[in-house]
Amino acid sequence: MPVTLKDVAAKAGVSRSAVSRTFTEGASVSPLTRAKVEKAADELGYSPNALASSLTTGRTKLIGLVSNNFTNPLFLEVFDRFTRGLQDRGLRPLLVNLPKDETDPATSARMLRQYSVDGAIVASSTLPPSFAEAYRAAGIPVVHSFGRFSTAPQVHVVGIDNVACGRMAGETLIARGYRRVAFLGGPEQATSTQDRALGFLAALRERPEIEVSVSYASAYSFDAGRVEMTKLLMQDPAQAYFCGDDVLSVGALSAVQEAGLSCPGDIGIIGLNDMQMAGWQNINLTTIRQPVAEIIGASIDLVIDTVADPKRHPETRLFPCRVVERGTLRPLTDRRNAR
Amino acid sequence: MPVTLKDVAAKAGVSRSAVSRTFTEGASVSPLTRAKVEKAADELGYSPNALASSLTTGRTKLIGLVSNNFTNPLFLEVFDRFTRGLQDRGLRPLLVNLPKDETDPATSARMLRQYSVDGAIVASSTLPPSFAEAYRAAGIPVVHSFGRFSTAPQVHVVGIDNVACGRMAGETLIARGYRRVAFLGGPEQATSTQDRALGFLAALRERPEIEVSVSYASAYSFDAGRVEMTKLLMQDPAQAYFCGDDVLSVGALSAVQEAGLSCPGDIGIIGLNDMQMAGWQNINLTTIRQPVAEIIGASIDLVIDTVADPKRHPETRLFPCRVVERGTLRPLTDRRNAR
DNA sequence: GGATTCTTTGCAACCGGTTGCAAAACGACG
DNA sequence: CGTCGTTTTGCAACCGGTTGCAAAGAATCC
Repeated sequence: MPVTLKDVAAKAGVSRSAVSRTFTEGASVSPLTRAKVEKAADELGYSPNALASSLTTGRTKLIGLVSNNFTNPLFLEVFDRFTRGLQDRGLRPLLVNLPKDETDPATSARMLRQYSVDGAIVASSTLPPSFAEAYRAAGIPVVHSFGRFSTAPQVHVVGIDNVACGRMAGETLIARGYRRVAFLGGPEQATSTQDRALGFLAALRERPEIEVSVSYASAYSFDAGRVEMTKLLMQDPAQAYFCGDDVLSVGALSAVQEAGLSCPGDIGIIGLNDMQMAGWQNINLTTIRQPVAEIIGASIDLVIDTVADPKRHPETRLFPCRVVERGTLRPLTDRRNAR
Repeated sequence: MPVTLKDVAAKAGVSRSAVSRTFTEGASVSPLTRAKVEKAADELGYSPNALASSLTTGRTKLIGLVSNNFTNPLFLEVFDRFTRGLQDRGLRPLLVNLPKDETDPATSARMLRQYSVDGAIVASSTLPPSFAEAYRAAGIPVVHSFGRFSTAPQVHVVGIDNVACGRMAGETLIARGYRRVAFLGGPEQATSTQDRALGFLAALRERPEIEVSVSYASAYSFDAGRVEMTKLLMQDPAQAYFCGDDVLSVGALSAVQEAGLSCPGDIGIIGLNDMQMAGWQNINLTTIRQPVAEIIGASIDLVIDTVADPKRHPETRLFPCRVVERGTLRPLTDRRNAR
């Protein structure tokens, strides 16, 4: 049923090599042979088997796209851009959905090797650097997107500076005159949470008169944010919260509204990510925007370069974030509560 | 660098066939040879090249997952479940992100053939049946998930009965005593929109005293819903709207709130899908739930069966939907406006 | 027209596996 | 111990391509 090189060669009356060469860029074929081959191929509906050719060329044009963030709305955009970006460059994404509890890279690395992916992209803000490093050790060119910055990187990392983002959030709250602020983080063991907390606290350390507290939600999810904020509201809530990410923020926002309080009137909230829904006017979340498109573009470029030169020195590319002003933080000009 | 069958054979002191057989289910190998091979393989860190073996076995365990709905929040859940489900059954999803304007199946079909996928799943509520049919004609076992029901199916379809859903929406609005209702559809050419409109109007036809109108948003998106509803509000809005899907609904909801109106007080809204965000308490959208998990489970089962028996007669599996009662429709017991 | 160079072509080996087949090894039995 | 049936094993061909090499053919030059 499937038509092969041999069939085309027979029909065109040429050797198999001739057919192969017609379909490989820059090979030497005379216009005449090429025409004969193309005609035969057309009539037979032939297209070369990419997998078979990968055997000899050593390239499958398959890129493993590995993530454990399949429930975070931001990742809808992430997957859209990754798949589109890879396709545009002639590559195919082989998706790996990592179970939340699977922190051992061995199984997925073996799988990627079995399918001879040319390279892999680990798209996760929660996996530790060691994960991608294991891929590299297994001989897979890899880029960790949305990963953690490291001063001695073993692996390519593309993302944002979470510490700087935390600091930015802190400064934003300070600038708006909040006197009692808090960090509502994601899971404590997530690297992104740790870094964001670090930066946030660092910013606040410069203003000792401002009261600051920290708590953690059990996951980067709406429910976790809502539960945690509900708990906080029953105690002695801060005036403004920097939430670990946008879904968490919306959960917290919902809890505030359910408690009959208003946002930003009673409590301010700033998130991080700028997922699609943050811009919905009936959510209208003030947040810090991650430049997703740039991160993904750079990740793809980097993985391609690394496939070409596997010994390439590990590189870290961090993109700047910026505050997206919406409606869950008291405006900057409002100085009523400023000291 | 990569370790092959031959290396293991050499190290274990056996033939290449022996190694191959050790790694193929149900082949005849003595316990002794198996032990020797496994030891050697372990020490070398060998794992068989799935692509090379696919050449002779004719199976890649690759399943093409094709979609053009990468921006619909429901599909975050869809991709999560598909990838997980395929992986659990030992299959690998090869993702194809179809540009919105690419309605010609030829390019993607060729691509899937080049990678010798065992089968494909077209996950889209907007593509016409002809799309998946073209895959089948190209010799690719295919299932159309979230596709359109047809009385003479050329291809496997798994999804919901959109006409029935439209009717269900109509009946729900009638039961709550709305006297002027409307359908706010997605793009008019999307099969799902057409069917939902059909069912909705059919339900209303039985109640000629109820006024009904129809309009279409330019896309299944928040903005499109918001824009369209804003327009409607400036004219002479209905009492309740059945929106083409949930994102559209939230857009419409937002427009209602921005106009200073309340929902369900002034205007009722019912959506379709029950995406994650519909359940967020600060959205709290009444909607019709699509049983996504069942649809995806059935799709995977069906594609596997079809790979095993390509001549299998095309089958349609539709799953029932149900109304999820939340806060954007006047409650059932409220009969103030009933006739 | 012949020598020289460049291009095009087919042969055959190879990529990393699988598998039909026949020979070898094994075990059971009389 | 010889015979027979059953595993187990290796050989070699094959899956669908690519590619180095040498021979054939075309083009160029004198």
